[in-house]
Amino acid sequence: MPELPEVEMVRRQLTDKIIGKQIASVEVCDWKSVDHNRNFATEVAGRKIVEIERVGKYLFLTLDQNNLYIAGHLKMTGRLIYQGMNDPIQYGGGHALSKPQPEQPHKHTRIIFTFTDGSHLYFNDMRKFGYMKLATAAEVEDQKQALGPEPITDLYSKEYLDKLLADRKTSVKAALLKQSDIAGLGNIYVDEACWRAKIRPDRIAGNLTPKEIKHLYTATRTVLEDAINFGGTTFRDYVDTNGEHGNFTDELAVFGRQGEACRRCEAIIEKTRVAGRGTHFCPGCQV
DNA sequence: ACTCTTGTTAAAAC
DNA sequence: GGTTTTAACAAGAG
Repeated sequence: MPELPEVEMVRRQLTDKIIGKQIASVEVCDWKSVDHNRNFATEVAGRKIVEIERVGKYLFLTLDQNNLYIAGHLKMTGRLIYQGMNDPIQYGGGHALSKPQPEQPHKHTRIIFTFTDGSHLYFNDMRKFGYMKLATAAEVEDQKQALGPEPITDLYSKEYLDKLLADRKTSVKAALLKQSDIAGLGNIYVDEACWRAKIRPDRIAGNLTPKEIKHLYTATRTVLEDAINFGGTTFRDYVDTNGEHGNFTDELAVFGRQGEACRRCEAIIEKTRVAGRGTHFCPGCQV
């Protein structure tokens, strides 16, 4: 599940690999992965990649032609795999969490970008929820505006979180997952942030004390920063543009650790359902 | 065969 | 009428 840290890794790597490169051709293998109302392949062919931005979990690729962008989202199983001209890489090999993948492209490849230098960028997505769509500057701006501040920026403050949670009758988990209020947290990092803040994810948001909100503010920020520094989390599907797994997986305190001992208080981690999502917490030290 | 998995959104319920 | 919850989407794992 790519969340902010994983998408940020992809953004950084793609920036190094494809900025300035010209797209020679595009093969759309599945119409659902692009905007079927526009001719994606025709409009993108011949363009150069000027800039790659990330807001929340969205990627925005600026093309050299005026007013043309690619807005992308990996959703749950989307992957962007880069293959240089002389890269006979065994993608994802050697790690228990990421099965060795066959040569690119394969049966989950939805879009193939071929650059003029002979390198390729593959958009692979098993479940076909993710997409790469054409967008105008106005459409990109609208999408950005629809997202709340990211916890890793200065726009996100303790006061902002305070206002956000005040009088809310929904769970802390649901509140933190709402991208229009806070952009970038997903199922993994919400659970991890709640553990760090010692708050149960099913607590009513409006009932948190000022001290708890302060801790939650710090936790949401640091968990994303730490995850970025570890290269993101590979829990099931995420790999970076080289097909490599993220190293934050070993740092997870609760996500996927149900039945195991809490690293802080030794209680057994539980898994329940909150806000319609699988939710992990420690019954010993989260209140 | 049946349940579970998740990011986002639109519809339904409150 | 603003807020909150649920269903739908897809396809595979167990």
